[in-house]
Amino acid sequence: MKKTSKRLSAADYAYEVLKERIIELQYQPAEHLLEDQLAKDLEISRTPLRQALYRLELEGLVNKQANGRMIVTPVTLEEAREVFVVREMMEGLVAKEASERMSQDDLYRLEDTIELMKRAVERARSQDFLKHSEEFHGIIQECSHNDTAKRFLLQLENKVDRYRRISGYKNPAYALNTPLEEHIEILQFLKEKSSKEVEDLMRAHIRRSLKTIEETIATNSSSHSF
Amino acid sequence: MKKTSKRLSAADYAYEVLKERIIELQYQPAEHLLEDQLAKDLEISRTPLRQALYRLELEGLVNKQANGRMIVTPVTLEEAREVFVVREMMEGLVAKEASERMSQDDLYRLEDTIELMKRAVERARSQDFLKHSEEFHGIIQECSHNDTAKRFLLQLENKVDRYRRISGYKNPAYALNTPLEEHIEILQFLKEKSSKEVEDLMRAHIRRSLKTIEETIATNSSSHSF
DNA sequence: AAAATTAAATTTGTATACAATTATATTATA
DNA sequence: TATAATATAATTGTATACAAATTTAATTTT
Repeated sequence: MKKTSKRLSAADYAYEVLKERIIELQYQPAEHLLEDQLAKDLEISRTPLRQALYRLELEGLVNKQANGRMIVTPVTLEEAREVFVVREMMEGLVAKEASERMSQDDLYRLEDTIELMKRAVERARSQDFLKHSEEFHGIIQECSHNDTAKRFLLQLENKVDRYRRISGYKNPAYALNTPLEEHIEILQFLKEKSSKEVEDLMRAHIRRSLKTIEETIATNSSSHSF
Repeated sequence: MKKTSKRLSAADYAYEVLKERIIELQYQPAEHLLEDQLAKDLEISRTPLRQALYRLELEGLVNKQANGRMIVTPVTLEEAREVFVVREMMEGLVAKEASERMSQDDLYRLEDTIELMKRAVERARSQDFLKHSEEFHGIIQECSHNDTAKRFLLQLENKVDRYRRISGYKNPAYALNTPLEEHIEILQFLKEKSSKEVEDLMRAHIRRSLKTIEETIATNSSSHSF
C-alpha cells in the first residue's frame, strides 16, 4: 500500500499490507499467521502488527482460534453465500437512499464510469471493468450518506474481493456484458428517481453476480478447498 | 484485573468493561478517553487497553480523531436513524432465514421468552422485558445460521442499547404492550413458516421501535446533545 | 497588549524484555 | 511398541521504557 501526503503509522501500514495479501491470496485460506514472522517480514515490531491483526479479525479476514493462534479465515461456499446475501440487502438499501438524494452532478459521475466500463468491455479488459464497476458502486454508496451502511459494505467488499480472486475473475473471457447492462439500467432509474425500482435492480444485480462467482468456482475449483 | 471461570485476557476484559460503560453512558458521548487514565483505572497496562480501544473503534463506539485522540462516538438522531434502518434490514433478513430453518425446539424456546415477557408487562418491569426481548431476537438470529449477519447485528445492538439508554427506556411507563404483541405475531408466522410475512413483520417491528425512541427523545432531550 | 516563538508537559506510537501459555520433542514406564 | 509423563521449544500476552507527536504554558518580539 502506498502512502499519501499523511504519514502512515506502522499499524496502519501493516493493516493495509496484510489485508491486501489476504485478499490477493498470497496468504492461503486457513494458513497460520505467526506474529514474529510477519513482524520481521514487515520490519516493524509485534506491537503495531498485533493491532493490525485484531482489526482484520473484527473484519472477518482472520480468525483467532481458541488456542490464540491466528489463521487466515477459510473460504467456503457457505460463507460466500452469506456475504452476498447480506451485501445484496445493503447495496439495495444504499441504492434506494442514494436515489432519493442524488444530485445531477453525481449522475454525471455515474455516466462517466459507465462510459469507461463500455470501453473496458470493448477491449475485454476485465481488470479495468472491475475498477470502474467499483467506482460506480462507490459513488452510489457515497450518495446514500449512510455511514453505517458504508462501513459494513466496506467490510463485505474485502471478502467479496477475495472470492472474486478465487473464482478467477482475471479470466478475459469473463462475461462483462451482463453487469454492464445492469449498471446502465440502474442508472436509468436513478435518473428517474424511482427508488423502489433502483433497489430491486441493484439487488438482482448482486444476486446475479453471486451466481457468476458460484459458476466460475464450480468449473474452476481445483486450487481452493471448497 | 479480575478473572472469571474461563480465563479472560486483559484486553478482553478491558473491551467488555469499556463497552458497557459507553453503552450505559458512564462515559459521555464526545468525551475524551485517555489511555493512561483508563489503564490505571482498570489496573492493566496500556498495551491490552489499546487493543480494546481499537476493537471498539471498529465497532463504531469510539472514534479516533485526526490527531490520534480517542473520543466516545457522539450520538445524533441522524446516526440513530441510520443504525435502525440498517438494523431493520438485517433483522428482517435473519428472521426470514430463521423461519426456513427453525426446529420445533427453537419455537418452544421462543414461546418461553414470550411467556416471560408477558409476566414482565404485567408487573411493568421494563428491564426484564428488555432482557427477554433480546433473548427472543437472539434466538432468531442464532437460527438464521448466518454468521455474517449475526456479526453485524451484534455491532448494531451495541449502538442501539446506547440509544435506548438515552431515550430513557428505564421509565416504567414505557409502553410494553405493542412490542409484546408484535413478538407474538412474529412467532405465529414463524410457526407457519411464512418467511415473507415473518420478514415484513420483523421489519415493521424494528421500524416502530425507532419511532418509540425518537418520541421519547423528543420529550426527553434535555440531557443529551441532539 | 497581541501575536509569534519557544519551551515544557502531556499523550500517543513503537520496540523490547519478560511472563504465561501452548505445542513439540524426549524420556520413562507398562 | 504404545502410552503417559516430563522437559524443551515456540508462540502469544503483558508491562515497561523510550521515541514521536501534540497540546499547553511560558517567553519573546513587535
